[in-house]
Amino acid sequence: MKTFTFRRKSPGRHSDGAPYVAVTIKDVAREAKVSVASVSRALNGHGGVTADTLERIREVAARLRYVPHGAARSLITRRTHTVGALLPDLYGEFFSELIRGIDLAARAQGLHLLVSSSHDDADEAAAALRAMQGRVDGLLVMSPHADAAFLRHNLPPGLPTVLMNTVVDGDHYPALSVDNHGGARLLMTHLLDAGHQRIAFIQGPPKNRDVAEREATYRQMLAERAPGQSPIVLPGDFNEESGYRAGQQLLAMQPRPEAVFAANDMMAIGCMAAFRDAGLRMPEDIAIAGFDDVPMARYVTPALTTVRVRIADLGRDALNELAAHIVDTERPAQTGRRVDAELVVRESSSKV
Amino acid sequence: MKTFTFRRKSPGRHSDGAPYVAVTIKDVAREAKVSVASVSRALNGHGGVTADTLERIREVAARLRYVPHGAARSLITRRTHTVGALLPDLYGEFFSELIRGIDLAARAQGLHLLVSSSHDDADEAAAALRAMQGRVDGLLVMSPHADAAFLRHNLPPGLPTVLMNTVVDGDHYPALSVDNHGGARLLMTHLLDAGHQRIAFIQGPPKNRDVAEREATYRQMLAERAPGQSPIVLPGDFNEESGYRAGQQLLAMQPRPEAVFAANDMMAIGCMAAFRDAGLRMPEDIAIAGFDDVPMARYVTPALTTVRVRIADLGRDALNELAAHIVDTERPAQTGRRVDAELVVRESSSKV
DNA sequence: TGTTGATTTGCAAGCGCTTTACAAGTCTGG
DNA sequence: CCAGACTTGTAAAGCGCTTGCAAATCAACA
Repeated sequence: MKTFTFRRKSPGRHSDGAPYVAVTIKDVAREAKVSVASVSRALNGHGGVTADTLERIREVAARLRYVPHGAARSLITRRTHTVGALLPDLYGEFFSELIRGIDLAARAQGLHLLVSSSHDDADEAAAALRAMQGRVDGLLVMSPHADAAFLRHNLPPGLPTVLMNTVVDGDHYPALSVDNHGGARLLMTHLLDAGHQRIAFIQGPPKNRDVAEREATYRQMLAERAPGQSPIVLPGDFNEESGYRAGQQLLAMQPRPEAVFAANDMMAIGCMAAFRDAGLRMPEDIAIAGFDDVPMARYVTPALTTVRVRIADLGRDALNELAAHIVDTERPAQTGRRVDAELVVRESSSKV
Repeated sequence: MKTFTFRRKSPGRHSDGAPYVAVTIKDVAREAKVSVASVSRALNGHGGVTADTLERIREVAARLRYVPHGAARSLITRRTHTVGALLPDLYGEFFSELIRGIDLAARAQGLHLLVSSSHDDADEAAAALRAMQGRVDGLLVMSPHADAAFLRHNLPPGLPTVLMNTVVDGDHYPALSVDNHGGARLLMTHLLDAGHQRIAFIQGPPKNRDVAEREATYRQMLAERAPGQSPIVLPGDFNEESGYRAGQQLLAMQPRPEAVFAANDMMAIGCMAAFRDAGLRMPEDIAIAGFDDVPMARYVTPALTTVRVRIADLGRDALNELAAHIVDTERPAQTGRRVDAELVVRESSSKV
């Protein structure tokens, strides 16, 4: 039988003796004059090697700059030490903070991070999910396409998965979400306590769960604390233009609302522009508040009251939960965990 | 000889017949009554299989939801179809836009993206780099720690690498950077054309290459077009507080500068706050401009003149360059490529 | 129908690694 | 001094996949 040596380059060497091509465990074994098994045992700390041998192997490995071949290793250990993150097509601060939280936690856990974002439709997301098969030990999923059916069809069974801001009925995946109810409650309490009754709400994209939760709490709080007041709800899409349009509509209302709760900061900022253009003073003529606490919120004039969500914490907690599921496959799925939201009062709503 | 079956779970099945555990190429082969070789050839489109067999294999693979095991595949093909991105500890829009550009281009090229950011020091970055060995086909590096020595010591030789905003003397890696010179030239031309002569510059962090390039162009343009005017340069660190402090210093100067060029938008915004606090009108009393065009720039009052850098383009171009190097290892390294910067004139500098 | 040439298919090696089984050596106690 | 109990090292299997080569199948021509 002819030896099968396709594609192996000739092993040149650097001036310091380190080879150009990847060194394998065999090279280390040969150089240290032991078997490959001993090298494996020594480097993985399984014991069964003399302190002396261990030292020699370590030395050789370091000199040769040996790094175990990840693919070969995960082929046999069935561990990739990598987690995948399926994220929506996200812009701005939210995205970077999320990745940041995930990445930091991943490094702490000794895990790599394979990201895939920007999926236009469910098919693309499904393809991305499939492509991750066998490359990851677990999955972090945040996706508007991720409903129960989608997950059941595309998630490899048995692959630990944690959902972020993606609540799925029926199936029980562990999930972490922003505490929209709590945040909205804080904000509404603040506005109501300030004496406002006619409070309007600007929605985000339809079918967005975060928006739905914020709106639900808005309606509920209004019903509780301003019983005579019927809800004033305007459409929006999370962009500042839609906030501007909503602002114009609000200006035309008789009587004009006393306060506005926009489902996110960008729309609040757009709305503020509409009010400013109309010559209204905030908060004297009308109070306004958003949700997210984007960095910009504190720089607009007047600075925007909002609800701060610690996105990095969401990512971090989700990754840690995932890591726990990878270690303990039997770990029960906690589906209702929430990441705290906190009220940040600034000039746009405070009468002081 | 005893069969070696450690760790193989019993193959349960879903209600629809899809198995719980990962299905392998062998399972497909058995089910389609062909050899594994034929399955491989069929699924990889190497030809050499009848249309009939191909169809049957495809059908079985789909039914079994077969996905090739990535690790096994890259073990033999020596391709991971993954690129690594080594990024600095980045906040905000810059980071998300960069990832966005990289991610979109990567998907278009059929590549996965392994990210590692948030490195506090060079050792951490080096560890991250080492950990990526054998997991990636190429590397995208943007790191303040990445100087020539760092790269030579930590980069696996022969691994295609593209630097972003990281210029390394001596060694010749392909590199892409923001066109700081061009952007600063546009901005300075705009300010000088408006008749300003006493133009101040607010620096960013020391040793930051982008800042150094912007400052160099500032000095050069000033020398060319306002020969009598000596440069007015103030320290800064990219945060708005340092911009505020710089603004206070500028206010104390006699004569007061007519215009300010801040090395980034956040400092410009801080500086504007100082001017506003002092009752100065912009641009009537003093003109101000930044660099980056963060989203906030258009929302501050007055809206900020700045230089827009298409960060997503930087990421996209870098990834495409990397992909080209992966395909053609001999491709010559282009070290000087720049991503266009464009001037965005808003109220903070336009006298209209 | 026999033979040739062109396809199609199967066999088996081996990518680099971990781990089990086993052999060889080292040390105790009777 | 040797049987039995450890210790340390070696050999080899096999993870799932691709691919060179050989065998088998087929079509076609003489």
